[in-house]
Amino acid sequence: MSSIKEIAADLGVSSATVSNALSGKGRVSEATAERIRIRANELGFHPSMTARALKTGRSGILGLVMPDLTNPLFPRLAQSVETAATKAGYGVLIADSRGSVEDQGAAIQRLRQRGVDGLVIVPHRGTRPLVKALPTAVIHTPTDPANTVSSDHTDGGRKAAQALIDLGHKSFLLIGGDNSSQVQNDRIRGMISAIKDVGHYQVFWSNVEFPDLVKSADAGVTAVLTTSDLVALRVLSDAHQSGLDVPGRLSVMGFDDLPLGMAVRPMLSTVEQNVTQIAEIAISFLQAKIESTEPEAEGVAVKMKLVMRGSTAKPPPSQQGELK
Amino acid sequence: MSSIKEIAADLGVSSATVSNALSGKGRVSEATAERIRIRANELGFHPSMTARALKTGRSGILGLVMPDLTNPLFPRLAQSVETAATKAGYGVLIADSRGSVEDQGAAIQRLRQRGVDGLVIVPHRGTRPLVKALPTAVIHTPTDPANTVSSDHTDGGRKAAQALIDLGHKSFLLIGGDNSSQVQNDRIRGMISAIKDVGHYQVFWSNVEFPDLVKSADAGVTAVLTTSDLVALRVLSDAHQSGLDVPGRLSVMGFDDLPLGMAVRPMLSTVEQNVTQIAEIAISFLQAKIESTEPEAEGVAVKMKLVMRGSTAKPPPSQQGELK
DNA sequence: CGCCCTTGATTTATCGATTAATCAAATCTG
DNA sequence: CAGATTTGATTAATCGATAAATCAAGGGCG
Repeated sequence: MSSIKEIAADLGVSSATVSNALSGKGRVSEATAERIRIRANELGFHPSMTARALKTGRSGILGLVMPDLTNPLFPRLAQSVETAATKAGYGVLIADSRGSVEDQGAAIQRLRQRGVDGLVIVPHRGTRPLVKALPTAVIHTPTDPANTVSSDHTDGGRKAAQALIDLGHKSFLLIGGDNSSQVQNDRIRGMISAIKDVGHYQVFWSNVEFPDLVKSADAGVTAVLTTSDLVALRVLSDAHQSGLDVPGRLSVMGFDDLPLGMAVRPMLSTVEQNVTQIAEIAISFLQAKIESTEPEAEGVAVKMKLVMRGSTAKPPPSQQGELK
Repeated sequence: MSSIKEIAADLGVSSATVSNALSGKGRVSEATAERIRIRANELGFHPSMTARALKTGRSGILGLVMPDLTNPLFPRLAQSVETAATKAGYGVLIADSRGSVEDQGAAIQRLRQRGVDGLVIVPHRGTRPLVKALPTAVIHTPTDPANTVSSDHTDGGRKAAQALIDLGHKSFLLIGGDNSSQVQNDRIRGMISAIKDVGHYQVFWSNVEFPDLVKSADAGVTAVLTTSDLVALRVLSDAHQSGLDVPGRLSVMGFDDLPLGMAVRPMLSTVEQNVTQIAEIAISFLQAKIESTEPEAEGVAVKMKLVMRGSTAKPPPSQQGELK
């Protein structure tokens, strides 16, 4: 690896001049600056991040902490965060907290010891990781006071429900994946807010009890709203096995737009998160925090987008307008 | 942050002694070593990785390069790599190559500039990224000469096929997801090797043409083998829509054991990769390369494991033994 | 013409840890 | 007991870049 010294020696100038020329700081004549730039190029010179980090106290690295890297959203978030970070000149170090709360603390600790300049955290269910003296962007849900930026899950739930209401549905089954998840609770809350005045609904949590679709359908339910594509897939399967046509007899709505939604038939209608935008906001927030101390607006809620595909349709004529 | 100097000053010794005491190198009396350790603990001291990196030339960081972070296997691989790396004392920096070959080079370049000590690469389809002067572990497939460690995809394909042969199936439909993928080609090859002497098969690639299941079933096919759970899900859906019972009329086998396999009904039989083991081998390989120059055995093939669930069963009696 | 200011570049200290070289005191040896 | 060795610790250099302080030379001005 070539160093700043090497260039300096080659050109008979001091290393400080090289540093100045390359960084644009200090005073260097355009002529020598150009000579230095050319030589640096020839040598394929790249400054040692390590040396710079030691001197400036900035590593140029951000940490990404997720409760569980196998979270279905992780791939997209990691990709978006990495892309946004790269654009901003940062690298991304990952840390898995293996699902446990203690490990979340350990993961943060590890990243901190590696000298990251900031943290992007998707908090572990029900925890509020406090990280002192380190810029941190929390991606969770607007109802979490610690939230920095996230999708507006409540609004997403409302949109999903409204879309089906607009199609003419009046009786709904809402199925959450995990009742301990604040995100999923917000989604359900959003759905309810849209339905409560115009229709009937019942809530199930699949980690507690999975509903009997036939019974529900017999009771008049024409649409199933879920908090995850994975749950929606299960609903689709159960419906098929029970002989309930989707979307003919039952409309099914997913959440998160996972790849499986395009593989299943009918393709899943779902609600998509703008992960790219969330990542960009998180990174620029961190960047502001790192580079100045100027306060930043907190609690950005990014709108979610409805993706209508084949699993939702108008309710069957026989059921239209029928309640309970 | 407390430094080695601070401890030294506190205890009236030199910083070199502190360094020696903490690292166990050099000569330090047990008495002072203990005093130093205690004080270090009190101060919550952690050596600056950056300073150490600058002096030793080792960053303690590995880079993880994947062609596309949205690859369904990425979450598990990232998690396993992170876990194994952490155990070995390394951090993991991620780099997405956004699906393009040029970006793969750029991603590697970025990591190198950040001073990573080694690279774990899942190569972009059809490329052989050459990384000079940097320990690199390639995770691909045993038929790739550049492969360091990976699942034995051919053997996995063979196992999947054999399981169905053992159940009594004789006529197969093999569906790959992408014919440009060497991994998927190996899986198909493995399936064929098991089938060719005892049964009949036909190959389709879903990026080219998705087969008509009814036509196949009419022609005697009783089992569908795929190279991915995503493709298997599509098959399951098509079968349902065509009124072909799974597994009664048609057995369906997936690959990779994605989360969706447990959500769909019937649950997907599939072939599981031992990602944990692959990651551990990759990391220990890198560690050996980094810490010594001693050559290491290359091309480890990790066996895959069959996971039989509800989507596979004996062929229907009417079809047993029937060919074509 | 002498003084001040600007310009272009150099010196030097520093970030925090590691490590080779060195040194003083204690211990061993024949 | 003198000389050699061991032990425990210190000095000092270094990794590569940055940045404050310094300095020499040239230009402008009254």
